[in-house]
Amino acid sequence: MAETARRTVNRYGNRPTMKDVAARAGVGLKTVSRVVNGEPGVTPDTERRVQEAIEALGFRRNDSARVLRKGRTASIGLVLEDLADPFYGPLSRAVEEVARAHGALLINGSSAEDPEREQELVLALCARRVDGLVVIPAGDDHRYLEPEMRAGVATVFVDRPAGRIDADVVLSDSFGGARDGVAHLIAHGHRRIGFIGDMPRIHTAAERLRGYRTAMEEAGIEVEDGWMSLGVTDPERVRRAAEEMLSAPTPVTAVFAGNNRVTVTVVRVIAERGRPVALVGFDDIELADLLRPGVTVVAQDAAALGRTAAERLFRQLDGGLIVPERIELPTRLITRGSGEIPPAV
Amino acid sequence: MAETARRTVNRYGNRPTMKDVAARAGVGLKTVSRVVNGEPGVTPDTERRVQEAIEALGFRRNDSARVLRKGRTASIGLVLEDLADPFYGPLSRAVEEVARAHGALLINGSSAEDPEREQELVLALCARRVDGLVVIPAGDDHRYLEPEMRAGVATVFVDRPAGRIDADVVLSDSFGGARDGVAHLIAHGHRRIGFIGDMPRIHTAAERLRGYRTAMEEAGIEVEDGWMSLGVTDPERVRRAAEEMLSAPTPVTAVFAGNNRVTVTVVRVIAERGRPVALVGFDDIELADLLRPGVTVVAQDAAALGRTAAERLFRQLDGGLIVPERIELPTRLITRGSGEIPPAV
DNA sequence: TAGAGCCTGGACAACGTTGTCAGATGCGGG
DNA sequence: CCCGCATCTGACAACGTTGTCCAGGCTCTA
Repeated sequence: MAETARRTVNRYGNRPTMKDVAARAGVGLKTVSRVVNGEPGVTPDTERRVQEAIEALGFRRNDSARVLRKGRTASIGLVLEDLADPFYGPLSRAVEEVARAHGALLINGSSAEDPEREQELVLALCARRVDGLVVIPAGDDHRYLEPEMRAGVATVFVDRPAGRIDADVVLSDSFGGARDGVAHLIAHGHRRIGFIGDMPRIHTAAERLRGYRTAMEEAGIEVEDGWMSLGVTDPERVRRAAEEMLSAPTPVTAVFAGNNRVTVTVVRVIAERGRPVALVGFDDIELADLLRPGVTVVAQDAAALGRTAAERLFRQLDGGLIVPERIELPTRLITRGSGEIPPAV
Repeated sequence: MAETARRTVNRYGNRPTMKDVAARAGVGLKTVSRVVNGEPGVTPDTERRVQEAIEALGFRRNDSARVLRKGRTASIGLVLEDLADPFYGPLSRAVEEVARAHGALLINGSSAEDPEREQELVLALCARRVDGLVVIPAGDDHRYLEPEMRAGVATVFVDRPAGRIDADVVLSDSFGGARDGVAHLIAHGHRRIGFIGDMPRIHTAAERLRGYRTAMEEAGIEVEDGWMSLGVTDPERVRRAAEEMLSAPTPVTAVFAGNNRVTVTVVRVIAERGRPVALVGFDDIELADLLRPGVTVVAQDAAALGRTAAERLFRQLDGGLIVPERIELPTRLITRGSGEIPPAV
């Protein structure tokens, strides 16, 4: 009796297995497998008996075992910086939709912009044998991924390119977008334009800085050191940087903000100071149109980034595509007012 | 020769297994396992040989097989409505952090507010044998989860309670928050107050409506039909609803918005009309403090919801907790201006 | 030096599924 | 009545790992 009880208890609580279903239905193990997977070659009567047994026992196939046998997990991993950042929510959702369309589940992880944590996450995902990876890299050396990619893990980088390996990557045109944004300010008469951005070791930050420099250079403006603030990322430091630029003896008359978080803080600072200062931000932000003035931004399409990357990933998995490619999506300048303010006299 | 080659190729590309490592290091299979898992009982010299073989072959343990053997997957599932919604980003991130602290990975899925899709997702996660589930329910009948929970899948519902089953749930105090918000408007002299919210079949929407009704009743105000708009969710319909309320012969002088998306649209409508209308919204929104007037909101702490739920989940997994509990987190009224506008004469 | 006890290493089964293959069954025709 | 064929079914191995258990070699003590 205790014997019987023990036999039905396994490590997953006491989930029935195909064996249990087979026993109850009075059929062989493989027949249950056939029914569960809708394979042909089962008489309606047998199928009914099996279905009843499944129902009665509450059987649910163990995909872990299935995965082990089949070799494909039907899951992909997404490693991004911070799921709480409004930029990554839509990106993640877009990846998920594509995965869903391919019958795959999405495992999500945040690297918190820490290269070590990125690697740890990626390798954990590889150990799970995800079929593919979409990575928004935090680090700049991804050689640790080479064995995995050789072993068949499809990999696409998004938002920033991979470091020191050759891999697919989907990017926004950070350089072009920043250049356009800064040129927009210049076209409205500004010459002393500040730039506040993230650490230049982050590819997008470096590219946007390059766009800023290029636009300035093209206009024949020499950039002064005090106009640029790099590597500031937390609101408090962004605030200080903005205030310094705006309070200098010859203050900047316009600011280009390198990403959504910077933009938000700069908007705050400007609002507090009362004096109008022109502003163009990289990344669109919600409600930007309702502020007075509306915030002019260089918008990138996060969902499109995610979708494009995921589609590319599944194309890798479906067979083709040996040559890694770099796909660049355009940005869009959205004028709403803040970028069209003329320089203070 | 072909024989040898074939032997090293398995279904995962050609990943080495512990067997391969063992062969190369000239030790037994189990010894490799011991090294990989840091188990005691291996001489330093043997360990070194094994490590070298692992390095040379690029071996990475197959967690699928491990999971099958051990019964725990060290992964939990999170089913929410839409990862792109700024409310769920921080929630998801909070769950992820807790999972990470417990060495677990997070599998994410969006139900798109579709009960069928929710069930499909949940069952897919159960088939993967996730150790636990955090669910923001879309449907109102979760009896399909009973066998899973009996089988030992830890389950916590968030934001809305489970339907027709007894399960842990972590909520914000929607009723109290809405009542406070509406009472705030009443305290500022309003009597004709509109309510725009989601479908009442969604628990939070129903509770917020109840809070609205209660506050009105407590103030002795009889609510007119035209003041309430339920089940509108897409921006276009919210817009129409708001405009109707504000253009009626005896228009409402204040609006209570039932969630973040409604609030945003109502802010737009009010801004376009020029006439000041009082507004209190449920859920905080970014930049709400920078609008003129600032948007007064009833804020809930999405991260706290996620964290609390995840911690509860792992406490379930760690053994204790048989009695399902309902945990309600308080909301916070943040006054910023829009809720303090007096009624138009 | 023999025996006890400890430490290291390896053979083997098991986890729950799927693929292979061969056996059983039923049916029609010669 | 038996043979051949098609259809359905089940036994068995394999996926890559971990848990159990035992063998062999070593040290230490009497």
